[in-house]
Amino acid sequence: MSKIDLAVVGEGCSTCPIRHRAVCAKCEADELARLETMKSYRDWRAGETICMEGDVLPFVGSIVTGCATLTRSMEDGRTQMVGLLMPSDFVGRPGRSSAPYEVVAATDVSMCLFRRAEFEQLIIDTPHVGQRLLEMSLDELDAARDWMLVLGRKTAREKVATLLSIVLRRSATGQVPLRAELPLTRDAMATYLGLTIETVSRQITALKKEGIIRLEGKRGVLCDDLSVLLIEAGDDDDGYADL
Amino acid sequence: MSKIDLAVVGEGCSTCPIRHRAVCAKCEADELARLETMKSYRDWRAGETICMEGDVLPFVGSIVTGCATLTRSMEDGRTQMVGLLMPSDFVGRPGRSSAPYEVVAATDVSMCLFRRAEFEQLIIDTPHVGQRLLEMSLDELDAARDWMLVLGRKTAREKVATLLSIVLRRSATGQVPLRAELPLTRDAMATYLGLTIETVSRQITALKKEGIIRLEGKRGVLCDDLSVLLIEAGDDDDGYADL
DNA sequence: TGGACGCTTTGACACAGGTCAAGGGAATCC
DNA sequence: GGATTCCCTTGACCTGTGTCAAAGCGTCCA
Repeated sequence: MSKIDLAVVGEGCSTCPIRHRAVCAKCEADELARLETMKSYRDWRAGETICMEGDVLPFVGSIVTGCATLTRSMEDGRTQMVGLLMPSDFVGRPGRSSAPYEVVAATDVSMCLFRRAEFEQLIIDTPHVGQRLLEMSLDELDAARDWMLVLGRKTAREKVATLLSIVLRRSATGQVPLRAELPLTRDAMATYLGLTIETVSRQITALKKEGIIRLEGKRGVLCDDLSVLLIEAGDDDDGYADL
Repeated sequence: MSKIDLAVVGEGCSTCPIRHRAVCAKCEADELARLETMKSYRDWRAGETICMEGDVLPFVGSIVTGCATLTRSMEDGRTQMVGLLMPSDFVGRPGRSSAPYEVVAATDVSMCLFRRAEFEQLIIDTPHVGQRLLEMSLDELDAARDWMLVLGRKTAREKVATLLSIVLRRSATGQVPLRAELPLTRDAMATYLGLTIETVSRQITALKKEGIIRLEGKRGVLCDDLSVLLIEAGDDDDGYADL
Protein backbone atom coordinates (compact mmCIF):
# COMPACT_ATOMS: atom_id res chain seq x y z
CA MET A 1 0.00 0.00 0.00
CA SER A 2 2.86 2.35 0.69
CA LYS A 3 6.55 2.31 1.16
CA ILE A 4 9.46 4.57 1.83
CA ASP A 5 10.96 6.02 -1.30
CA LEU A 6 14.63 5.39 -0.77
CA ALA A 7 15.58 7.55 -3.70
CA VAL A 8 14.30 10.64 -1.92
CA VAL A 9 14.80 10.01 1.77
CA GLY A 10 18.17 11.12 2.87
CA GLU A 11 18.37 13.97 0.42
CA GLY A 12 18.17 17.30 2.13
CA CYS A 13 15.55 19.94 1.61
CA SER A 14 18.07 22.02 -0.31
CA THR A 15 17.89 19.71 -3.30
CA CYS A 16 14.14 19.18 -3.03
CA PRO A 17 12.32 19.79 -6.34
CA ILE A 18 9.58 21.79 -4.62
CA ARG A 19 11.87 23.71 -2.30
CA HIS A 20 10.91 27.19 -3.58
CA ARG A 21 7.21 26.68 -4.13
CA ALA A 22 6.01 24.56 -1.24
CA VAL A 23 4.99 25.59 2.25
CA CYS A 24 8.68 25.78 3.15
CA ALA A 25 9.49 28.26 0.38
CA LYS A 26 10.16 31.21 2.65
CA CYS A 27 12.09 29.33 5.29
CA GLU A 28 15.55 30.40 6.35
CA ALA A 29 18.33 27.88 6.84
CA ASP A 30 17.59 27.35 10.53
CA GLU A 31 13.89 26.84 9.94
CA LEU A 32 14.71 24.41 7.18
CA ALA A 33 16.96 22.50 9.53
CA ARG A 34 14.06 22.07 11.90
CA LEU A 35 11.78 20.89 9.11
CA GLU A 36 14.45 18.42 8.09
CA THR A 37 14.20 16.70 11.47
CA MET A 38 10.42 16.49 11.30
CA LYS A 39 9.72 15.32 7.81
CA SER A 40 9.21 11.88 6.39
CA TYR A 41 8.36 10.64 2.94
CA ARG A 42 5.71 8.32 1.72
CA ASP A 43 4.55 7.08 -1.67
CA TRP A 44 1.26 6.04 -3.14
CA ARG A 45 0.56 4.25 -6.39
CA ALA A 46 -1.85 5.63 -8.97
CA GLY A 47 -5.39 4.89 -7.87
CA GLU A 48 -4.61 4.45 -4.20
CA THR A 49 -6.62 6.41 -1.68
CA ILE A 50 -4.50 8.75 0.39
CA CYS A 51 -7.35 9.63 2.68
CA MET A 52 -11.12 9.16 2.77
CA GLU A 53 -13.80 11.73 3.40
CA GLY A 54 -14.09 12.16 7.14
CA ASP A 55 -10.90 10.26 7.92
CA VAL A 56 -8.72 11.40 10.72
CA LEU A 57 -5.52 12.58 9.09
CA PRO A 58 -2.58 12.26 11.43
CA PHE A 59 -0.32 14.15 9.04
CA VAL A 60 -0.16 17.13 6.74
CA GLY A 61 2.28 17.53 3.91
CA SER A 62 3.27 18.52 0.42
CA ILE A 63 3.01 16.68 -2.86
CA VAL A 64 6.58 16.22 -4.07
CA THR A 65 5.91 14.37 -7.31
CA GLY A 66 2.75 13.17 -9.04
CA CYS A 67 -0.80 14.35 -9.01
CA ALA A 68 -3.67 13.74 -6.61
CA THR A 69 -7.34 14.60 -6.68
CA LEU A 70 -9.54 16.09 -3.99
CA THR A 71 -13.19 15.06 -4.22
CA ARG A 72 -16.41 15.62 -2.33
CA SER A 73 -19.42 13.32 -2.66
CA MET A 74 -23.13 13.22 -1.98
CA GLU A 75 -24.81 10.28 -0.29
CA ASP A 76 -26.21 8.99 -3.57
CA GLY A 77 -22.75 8.78 -5.06
CA ARG A 78 -22.64 11.92 -7.16
CA THR A 79 -19.08 13.14 -6.95
CA GLN A 80 -17.34 16.41 -7.70
CA MET A 81 -13.63 16.96 -7.84
CA VAL A 82 -12.87 20.11 -5.88
CA GLY A 83 -9.15 20.30 -6.39
CA LEU A 84 -6.28 18.90 -8.36
CA LEU A 85 -3.11 18.66 -6.32
CA MET A 86 0.19 19.07 -8.12
CA PRO A 87 3.79 19.08 -6.85
CA SER A 88 4.26 21.66 -4.06
CA ASP A 89 0.56 21.70 -3.18
CA PHE A 90 -0.29 21.24 0.47
CA VAL A 91 -2.56 18.54 1.85
CA GLY A 92 -4.36 18.76 5.16
CA ARG A 93 -5.13 21.67 7.35
CA PRO A 94 -3.66 22.76 10.62
CA GLY A 95 -6.27 23.03 13.32
CA ARG A 96 -8.48 20.29 12.02
CA SER A 97 -7.87 16.59 12.29
CA SER A 98 -10.47 15.18 9.93
CA ALA A 99 -10.43 15.72 6.20
CA PRO A 100 -13.66 16.89 4.56
CA TYR A 101 -12.49 15.53 1.21
CA GLU A 102 -11.34 12.32 -0.29
CA VAL A 103 -7.77 12.47 -1.55
CA VAL A 104 -6.75 9.96 -4.22
CA ALA A 105 -3.51 9.53 -6.09
CA ALA A 106 -4.22 10.16 -9.79
CA THR A 107 -0.72 9.17 -10.77
CA ASP A 108 2.02 7.70 -8.60
CA VAL A 109 2.50 10.22 -5.82
CA SER A 110 5.18 10.92 -3.31
CA MET A 111 4.65 13.26 -0.40
CA CYS A 112 6.75 15.00 2.21
CA LEU A 113 4.87 14.58 5.50
CA PHE A 114 4.78 16.18 8.92
CA ARG A 115 2.86 14.98 11.94
CA ARG A 116 -0.02 17.37 12.33
CA ALA A 117 0.51 18.34 15.94
CA GLU A 118 4.16 19.14 15.31
CA PHE A 119 3.29 21.14 12.25
CA GLU A 120 0.74 23.19 14.16
CA GLN A 121 3.41 24.08 16.64
CA LEU A 122 5.76 24.92 13.78
CA ILE A 123 3.31 27.45 12.41
CA ILE A 124 3.29 29.24 15.73
CA ASP A 125 7.07 29.17 16.08
CA THR A 126 8.16 29.96 12.54
CA PRO A 127 6.07 32.71 11.01
CA HIS A 128 7.49 32.10 7.55
CA VAL A 129 5.67 28.80 7.31
CA GLY A 130 2.37 30.32 8.38
CA GLN A 131 2.79 33.23 5.99
CA ARG A 132 3.59 30.95 3.09
CA LEU A 133 0.65 28.72 3.95
CA LEU A 134 -1.60 31.78 3.96
CA GLU A 135 -0.35 32.79 0.53
CA MET A 136 -0.89 29.30 -0.80
CA SER A 137 -4.35 29.07 0.73
CA LEU A 138 -5.36 32.37 -0.83
CA ASP A 139 -4.07 31.17 -4.20
CA GLU A 140 -6.07 28.00 -3.82
CA LEU A 141 -9.11 30.02 -2.87
CA ASP A 142 -8.74 32.07 -6.04
CA ALA A 143 -8.34 28.91 -8.06
CA ALA A 144 -11.41 27.34 -6.44
CA ARG A 145 -13.43 30.44 -7.24
CA ASP A 146 -12.22 30.49 -10.81
CA TRP A 147 -13.35 26.93 -11.06
CA MET A 148 -16.78 27.86 -9.72
CA LEU A 149 -17.22 30.01 -12.83
CA VAL A 150 -16.29 27.03 -14.98
CA LEU A 151 -18.71 24.71 -13.18
CA GLY A 152 -21.58 27.16 -12.97
CA ARG A 153 -21.50 28.88 -16.33
CA LYS A 154 -19.47 27.14 -18.97
CA THR A 155 -20.85 24.73 -21.56
CA ALA A 156 -19.52 21.19 -21.84
CA ARG A 157 -17.32 22.14 -24.77
CA GLU A 158 -15.93 25.14 -22.93
CA LYS A 159 -15.31 23.06 -19.84
CA VAL A 160 -13.33 20.45 -21.73
CA ALA A 161 -11.40 23.10 -23.66
CA THR A 162 -10.66 24.88 -20.38
CA LEU A 163 -9.23 21.77 -18.80
CA LEU A 164 -7.14 20.91 -21.84
CA SER A 165 -5.79 24.42 -22.08
CA ILE A 166 -4.80 24.39 -18.43
CA VAL A 167 -2.98 21.10 -18.79
CA LEU A 168 -1.30 22.23 -22.00
CA ARG A 169 -0.28 25.55 -20.57
CA ARG A 170 1.16 23.96 -17.47
CA SER A 171 3.41 21.64 -19.39
CA ALA A 172 4.32 24.33 -21.88
CA THR A 173 7.84 24.12 -23.21
CA GLY A 174 7.32 26.98 -25.59
CA GLN A 175 7.61 24.61 -28.52
CA VAL A 176 4.82 24.26 -31.03
CA PRO A 177 2.93 22.03 -31.09
CA LEU A 178 2.21 22.15 -27.40
CA ARG A 179 2.19 18.68 -25.98
CA ALA A 180 0.93 17.29 -22.71
CA GLU A 181 0.14 14.01 -21.05
CA LEU A 182 -3.26 14.11 -19.36
CA PRO A 183 -2.82 13.18 -15.72
CA LEU A 184 -6.50 12.22 -15.55
CA THR A 185 -8.69 9.45 -16.92
CA ARG A 186 -11.86 10.44 -18.76
CA ASP A 187 -13.71 9.58 -15.60
CA ALA A 188 -11.57 11.90 -13.49
CA MET A 189 -11.98 14.63 -16.08
CA ALA A 190 -15.76 14.24 -15.91
CA THR A 191 -15.64 14.38 -12.13
CA TYR A 192 -13.55 17.51 -12.33
CA LEU A 193 -15.75 19.24 -14.88
CA GLY A 194 -19.15 18.36 -13.47
CA LEU A 195 -19.99 16.32 -16.59
CA THR A 196 -20.50 12.68 -17.50
CA ILE A 197 -17.79 10.57 -18.98
CA GLU A 198 -19.73 10.31 -22.24
CA THR A 199 -20.00 14.05 -22.66
CA VAL A 200 -16.29 14.48 -22.03
CA SER A 201 -15.52 11.83 -24.60
CA ARG A 202 -17.82 13.41 -27.18
CA GLN A 203 -16.37 16.87 -26.69
CA ILE A 204 -12.81 15.63 -27.00
CA THR A 205 -13.76 13.79 -30.17
CA ALA A 206 -15.39 16.94 -31.52
CA LEU A 207 -12.35 19.12 -30.77
CA LYS A 208 -10.19 16.52 -32.48
CA LYS A 209 -12.42 16.31 -35.56
CA GLU A 210 -12.34 20.07 -35.89
CA GLY A 211 -8.55 20.03 -35.84
CA ILE A 212 -8.27 22.08 -32.67
CA ILE A 213 -6.38 19.36 -30.86
CA ARG A 214 -4.74 16.09 -31.83
CA LEU A 215 -4.46 12.97 -29.71
CA GLU A 216 -1.56 10.63 -29.10
CA GLY A 217 -2.83 7.46 -27.56
CA LYS A 218 -5.42 8.03 -24.87
CA ARG A 219 -3.50 10.38 -22.65
CA GLY A 220 -1.39 12.51 -25.00
CA VAL A 221 -2.76 15.82 -26.31
CA LEU A 222 -1.21 18.06 -28.93
CA CYS A 223 -2.27 21.56 -29.82
CA ASP A 224 -0.88 23.69 -32.62
CA ASP A 225 -2.57 26.89 -31.63
CA LEU A 226 -3.45 27.43 -28.01
CA SER A 227 -5.28 30.66 -28.77
CA VAL A 228 -7.92 28.74 -30.74
CA LEU A 229 -8.37 26.37 -27.83
CA LEU A 230 -8.66 29.32 -25.46
CA ILE A 231 -11.43 30.79 -27.57
CA GLU A 232 -13.25 27.46 -27.41
CA ALA A 233 -12.77 27.67 -23.65
CA GLY A 234 -14.65 30.97 -23.68
CA ASP A 235 -11.57 32.59 -22.32
CA ASP A 236 -9.66 34.97 -24.57
CA ASP A 237 -7.45 36.51 -21.98
CA ASP A 238 -4.88 34.90 -19.77
CA GLY A 239 -6.94 35.40 -16.68
CA TYR A 240 -6.65 32.01 -15.10
CA ALA A 241 -4.55 31.25 -12.11
CA ASP A 242 -2.57 28.13 -12.87
CA LEU A 243 -4.44 25.38 -11.19
CA MET B 1 -21.77 57.08 -3.01
CA SER B 2 -20.47 56.49 0.47
CA LYS B 3 -20.29 58.18 3.79
CA ILE B 4 -18.97 57.71 7.28
CA ASP B 5 -21.35 55.90 9.55
CA LEU B 6 -21.41 58.12 12.61
CA ALA B 7 -23.26 55.54 14.63
CA VAL B 8 -20.26 53.22 14.52
CA VAL B 9 -17.20 55.43 14.33
CA GLY B 10 -15.99 56.34 17.73
CA GLU B 11 -17.08 53.09 19.30
CA GLY B 12 -14.17 50.96 20.28
CA CYS B 13 -13.39 47.49 18.98
CA SER B 14 -14.47 46.02 22.29
CA THR B 15 -18.13 46.67 21.53
CA CYS B 16 -17.83 45.73 17.86
CA PRO B 17 -20.47 43.19 16.79
CA ILE B 18 -17.91 41.10 14.90
CA ARG B 19 -15.18 41.35 17.52
CA HIS B 20 -14.88 37.60 18.14
CA ARG B 21 -15.34 36.31 14.63
CA ALA B 22 -13.44 38.71 12.39
CA VAL B 23 -9.78 38.82 11.51
CA CYS B 24 -9.13 40.51 14.85
CA ALA B 25 -10.72 37.69 16.85
CA LYS B 26 -7.51 36.41 18.40
CA CYS B 27 -6.00 39.81 19.13
CA GLU B 28 -4.84 40.72 22.61
CA ALA B 29 -5.59 44.11 24.11
CA ASP B 30 -2.39 45.70 22.84
CA GLU B 31 -2.87 44.41 19.32
CA LEU B 32 -6.42 45.65 19.40
CA ALA B 33 -5.22 49.08 20.43
CA ARG B 34 -3.01 49.20 17.37
CA LEU B 35 -5.88 48.16 15.13
CA GLU B 36 -7.99 50.84 16.69
CA THR B 37 -5.59 53.53 15.43
CA MET B 38 -5.56 52.11 11.91
CA LYS B 39 -9.17 51.40 11.17
CA SER B 40 -11.80 53.50 9.48
CA TYR B 41 -15.40 52.82 8.59
CA ARG B 42 -17.27 53.19 5.37
CA ASP B 43 -20.80 52.41 4.19
CA TRP B 44 -22.31 51.36 0.92
CA ARG B 45 -25.96 51.27 -0.07
CA ALA B 46 -27.60 48.15 -1.45
CA GLY B 47 -26.66 47.77 -5.08
CA GLU B 48 -23.53 49.90 -4.95
CA THR B 49 -20.30 48.45 -6.26
CA ILE B 50 -17.61 48.18 -3.64
CA CYS B 51 -14.97 47.21 -6.14
CA MET B 52 -14.84 46.14 -9.77
CA GLU B 53 -13.06 43.17 -11.29
CA GLY B 54 -9.43 44.18 -11.75
CA ASP B 55 -9.71 47.35 -9.68
CA VAL B 56 -6.83 48.37 -7.52
CA LEU B 57 -8.07 48.04 -3.97
CA PRO B 58 -6.24 50.41 -1.64
CA PHE B 59 -7.81 48.81 1.39
CA VAL B 60 -8.73 45.51 2.97
CA GLY B 61 -11.32 45.06 5.67
CA SER B 62 -14.17 43.26 7.34
CA ILE B 63 -17.89 43.39 6.71
CA VAL B 64 -19.44 44.73 9.91
CA THR B 65 -23.09 44.70 8.90
CA GLY B 66 -24.93 43.76 5.73
CA CYS B 67 -24.17 41.36 2.95
CA ALA B 68 -22.03 41.66 -0.15
CA THR B 69 -21.50 39.43 -3.17
CA LEU B 70 -18.30 38.37 -4.88
CA THR B 71 -18.70 37.66 -8.60
CA ARG B 72 -16.53 36.63 -11.51
CA SER B 73 -17.57 37.19 -15.12
CA MET B 74 -16.77 36.03 -18.63
CA GLU B 75 -16.31 38.45 -21.53
CA ASP B 76 -19.73 37.66 -22.93
CA GLY B 77 -21.40 38.64 -19.69
CA ARG B 78 -22.05 35.28 -18.12
CA THR B 79 -21.58 35.78 -14.41
CA GLN B 80 -21.04 33.49 -11.47
CA MET B 81 -21.18 34.49 -7.86
CA VAL B 82 -18.16 32.97 -6.11
CA GLY B 83 -18.81 34.11 -2.59
CA LEU B 84 -21.37 35.65 -0.32
CA LEU B 85 -19.82 37.91 2.27
CA MET B 86 -21.52 38.21 5.63
CA PRO B 87 -20.62 40.13 8.78
CA SER B 88 -17.07 39.31 9.94
CA ASP B 89 -16.00 38.12 6.49
CA PHE B 90 -12.80 39.59 5.16
CA VAL B 91 -12.46 41.46 1.86
CA GLY B 92 -9.23 41.87 -0.03
CA ARG B 93 -6.01 40.00 0.18
CA PRO B 94 -2.69 40.97 1.59
CA GLY B 95 0.06 40.80 -0.97
CA ARG B 96 -2.08 41.64 -3.94
CA SER B 97 -3.38 45.05 -4.87
CA SER B 98 -5.91 44.23 -7.56
CA ALA B 99 -9.10 42.33 -6.93
CA PRO B 100 -9.91 39.41 -9.22
CA TYR B 101 -13.58 39.70 -8.35
CA GLU B 102 -16.33 42.23 -8.41
CA VAL B 103 -17.67 43.04 -4.95
CA VAL B 104 -21.19 44.47 -4.73
CA ALA B 105 -23.27 45.40 -1.72
CA ALA B 106 -26.34 43.14 -1.75
CA THR B 107 -27.89 44.99 1.18
CA ASP B 108 -26.67 48.16 2.84
CA VAL B 109 -23.17 47.35 3.99
CA SER B 110 -20.76 48.85 6.46
CA MET B 111 -17.13 47.85 6.60
CA CYS B 112 -14.20 48.27 8.92
CA LEU B 113 -11.24 49.16 6.71
CA PHE B 114 -7.46 49.15 6.87
CA ARG B 115 -5.06 50.55 4.34
CA ARG B 116 -3.55 47.59 2.60
CA ALA B 117 0.11 48.41 3.09
CA GLU B 118 -0.39 48.97 6.81
CA PHE B 119 -2.34 45.76 7.12
CA GLU B 120 0.41 43.79 5.40
CA GLN B 121 2.88 45.11 7.95
CA LEU B 122 0.41 44.23 10.69
CA ILE B 123 0.36 40.61 9.62
CA ILE B 124 4.11 40.44 9.97
CA ASP B 125 4.12 42.15 13.36
CA THR B 126 1.14 40.56 15.04
CA PRO B 127 1.01 36.82 14.38
CA HIS B 128 -2.50 36.53 15.79
CA VAL B 129 -3.91 38.44 12.84
CA GLY B 130 -2.11 36.28 10.32
CA GLN B 131 -3.13 33.10 12.11
CA ARG B 132 -6.74 34.15 12.23
CA LEU B 133 -6.66 35.15 8.59
CA LEU B 134 -5.26 31.73 7.73
CA GLU B 135 -8.07 30.05 9.65
CA MET B 136 -10.65 32.19 7.91
CA SER B 137 -9.13 31.60 4.49
CA LEU B 138 -9.13 27.86 5.03
CA ASP B 139 -12.78 28.03 6.10
CA GLU B 140 -13.58 29.99 2.97
CA LEU B 141 -11.69 27.47 0.90
CA ASP B 142 -13.78 24.68 2.38
CA ALA B 143 -16.93 26.66 1.70
CA ALA B 144 -15.86 27.35 -1.88
CA ARG B 145 -15.20 23.66 -2.42
CA ASP B 146 -18.52 22.71 -0.90
CA TRP B 147 -20.12 25.11 -3.32
CA MET B 148 -18.31 23.46 -6.22
CA LEU B 149 -20.24 20.30 -5.43
CA VAL B 150 -23.47 22.28 -5.51
CA LEU B 151 -22.62 23.91 -8.83
CA GLY B 152 -21.25 20.83 -10.51
CA ARG B 153 -23.62 18.13 -9.39
CA LYS B 154 -26.88 19.33 -7.90
CA THR B 155 -30.15 19.75 -9.81
CA ALA B 156 -31.91 23.09 -9.97
CA ARG B 157 -34.32 22.06 -7.23
CA GLU B 158 -31.52 20.86 -5.01
CA LYS B 159 -29.58 24.05 -5.61
CA VAL B 160 -32.47 26.26 -4.62
CA ALA B 161 -33.28 24.11 -1.60
CA THR B 162 -29.62 24.21 -0.60
CA LEU B 163 -29.51 27.99 -0.71
CA LEU B 164 -32.76 28.36 1.21
CA SER B 165 -31.64 25.91 3.86
CA ILE B 166 -28.38 27.77 4.33
CA VAL B 167 -30.14 31.08 4.73
CA LEU B 168 -32.72 29.58 7.09
CA ARG B 169 -30.13 27.82 9.17
CA ARG B 170 -28.03 30.91 9.49
CA SER B 171 -30.87 32.99 10.85
CA ALA B 172 -32.08 30.17 13.03
CA THR B 173 -33.59 31.24 16.32
CA GLY B 174 -34.55 27.74 17.26
CA GLN B 175 -38.22 28.64 16.92
CA VAL B 176 -40.48 26.82 14.50
CA PRO B 177 -41.33 27.88 11.92
CA LEU B 178 -37.87 28.93 10.87
CA ARG B 179 -38.00 32.35 9.33
CA ALA B 180 -35.49 34.28 7.24
CA GLU B 181 -35.27 37.31 5.05
CA LEU B 182 -33.48 36.52 1.79
CA PRO B 183 -30.57 38.90 1.40
CA LEU B 184 -30.57 38.25 -2.34
CA THR B 185 -32.81 39.11 -5.27
CA ARG B 186 -33.89 36.28 -7.57
CA ASP B 187 -31.25 37.49 -9.94
CA ALA B 188 -28.51 37.28 -7.34
CA MET B 189 -29.75 33.83 -6.33
CA ALA B 190 -29.53 32.69 -9.94
CA THR B 191 -26.02 34.10 -10.21
CA TYR B 192 -25.06 32.28 -7.05
CA LEU B 193 -26.56 28.96 -8.09
CA GLY B 194 -25.44 28.88 -11.70
CA LEU B 195 -29.05 28.98 -12.90
CA THR B 196 -31.33 31.44 -14.69
CA ILE B 197 -33.70 33.70 -12.89
CA GLU B 198 -36.66 31.85 -14.38
CA THR B 199 -35.50 28.49 -13.11
CA VAL B 200 -34.98 29.87 -9.62
CA SER B 201 -38.44 31.36 -9.67
CA ARG B 202 -40.01 28.12 -10.85
CA GLN B 203 -38.25 26.05 -8.23
CA ILE B 204 -39.26 28.39 -5.43
CA THR B 205 -42.84 28.27 -6.65
CA ALA B 206 -42.69 24.48 -6.74
CA LEU B 207 -41.31 24.21 -3.21
CA LYS B 208 -44.05 26.56 -2.06
CA LYS B 209 -46.82 24.60 -3.82
CA GLU B 210 -45.59 21.41 -2.21
CA GLY B 211 -45.78 23.01 1.21
CA ILE B 212 -42.09 22.67 1.91
CA ILE B 213 -41.65 26.40 2.34
CA ARG B 214 -43.96 29.39 2.67
CA LEU B 215 -43.33 32.90 1.45
CA GLU B 216 -43.91 36.24 3.11
CA GLY B 217 -43.72 38.94 0.51
CA LYS B 218 -40.88 38.50 -1.91
CA ARG B 219 -38.01 38.18 0.48
CA GLY B 220 -39.39 36.38 3.51
CA VAL B 221 -39.16 32.58 3.73
CA LEU B 222 -40.73 30.33 6.33
CA CYS B 223 -40.04 26.66 6.85
CA ASP B 224 -41.84 24.37 9.27
CA ASP B 225 -39.52 21.44 8.88
CA LEU B 226 -35.96 22.06 7.86
CA SER B 227 -35.23 18.36 7.56
CA VAL B 228 -37.65 18.11 4.64
CA LEU B 229 -35.93 21.00 2.95
CA LEU B 230 -32.55 19.38 3.56
CA ILE B 231 -33.73 16.22 1.87
CA GLU B 232 -34.81 18.29 -1.12
CA ALA B 233 -31.34 19.79 -1.04
CA GLY B 234 -29.91 16.31 -1.45
CA ASP B 235 -28.20 16.76 1.84
CA ASP B 236 -29.41 14.67 4.76
CA ASP B 237 -26.57 15.29 7.09
CA ASP B 238 -25.36 18.50 8.60
CA GLY B 239 -22.17 18.42 6.63
CA TYR B 240 -22.10 21.96 5.31
CA ALA B 241 -19.80 24.62 6.55
CA ASP B 242 -21.85 27.70 7.19
CA LEU B 243 -21.39 29.87 4.17
C1' DT C 1 -4.40 -18.21 -27.11
C1' DG C 2 -8.31 -16.73 -25.32
C1' DG C 3 -10.98 -14.58 -21.97
C1' DA C 4 -11.74 -11.00 -18.76
C1' DC C 5 -11.35 -6.42 -17.44
C1' DG C 6 -10.75 -1.47 -17.56
C1' DC C 7 -11.19 2.45 -20.15
C1' DT C 8 -13.09 4.78 -24.05
C1' DT C 9 -16.12 5.73 -27.89
C1' DT C 10 -20.46 5.98 -30.23
C1' DG C 11 -25.48 5.95 -30.92
C1' DA C 12 -30.44 6.61 -29.74
C1' DC C 13 -33.36 8.84 -26.90
C1' DA C 14 -35.28 11.59 -22.92
C1' DC C 15 -35.67 15.41 -20.10
C1' DA C 16 -33.94 19.30 -17.16
C1' DG C 17 -33.13 23.64 -17.61
C1' DG C 18 -32.30 27.47 -20.91
C1' DT C 19 -34.52 30.92 -24.09
C1' DC C 20 -37.91 33.94 -25.54
C1' DA C 21 -42.04 36.30 -24.67
C1' DA C 22 -45.74 38.18 -22.02
C1' DG C 23 -47.78 39.92 -18.04
C1' DG C 24 -48.43 41.05 -12.84
C1' DG C 25 -47.57 43.82 -8.77
C1' DA C 26 -45.36 47.18 -5.99
C1' DA C 27 -42.60 51.28 -5.61
C1' DT C 28 -41.37 55.69 -7.26
C1' DC C 29 -41.81 59.82 -9.89
C1' DC C 30 -43.84 63.50 -12.30
C1' DG D 1 -53.42 59.38 -10.91
C1' DG D 2 -51.13 57.65 -14.52
C1' DA D 3 -46.70 56.33 -16.19
C1' DT D 4 -42.41 54.20 -15.55
C1' DT D 5 -39.38 51.03 -13.64
C1' DC D 6 -37.91 47.11 -11.23
C1' DC D 7 -38.48 42.63 -9.84
C1' DC D 8 -40.86 38.51 -10.14
C1' DT D 9 -43.85 34.87 -12.21
C1' DT D 10 -45.67 31.97 -15.77
C1' DG D 11 -46.07 29.74 -20.29
C1' DA D 12 -44.41 27.61 -24.65
C1' DC D 13 -40.81 25.78 -26.83
C1' DC D 14 -36.02 24.23 -27.76
C1' DT D 15 -31.54 22.30 -26.99
C1' DG D 16 -27.60 20.61 -24.45
C1' DT D 17 -26.44 17.20 -21.67
C1' DG D 18 -27.68 13.08 -19.15
C1' DT D 19 -29.10 8.12 -19.49
C1' DC D 20 -28.98 3.68 -21.24
C1' DA D 21 -27.00 0.40 -24.18
C1' DA D 22 -23.58 -1.63 -27.06
C1' DA D 23 -19.26 -2.20 -28.88
C1' DG D 24 -14.02 -1.24 -29.63
C1' DC D 25 -9.46 -1.69 -28.00
C1' DG D 26 -5.49 -2.45 -25.00
C1' DT D 27 -3.55 -5.03 -21.27
C1' DC D 28 -3.23 -8.52 -18.04
C1' DC D 29 -3.49 -13.10 -16.63
C1' DA D 30 -4.57 -18.01 -16.77
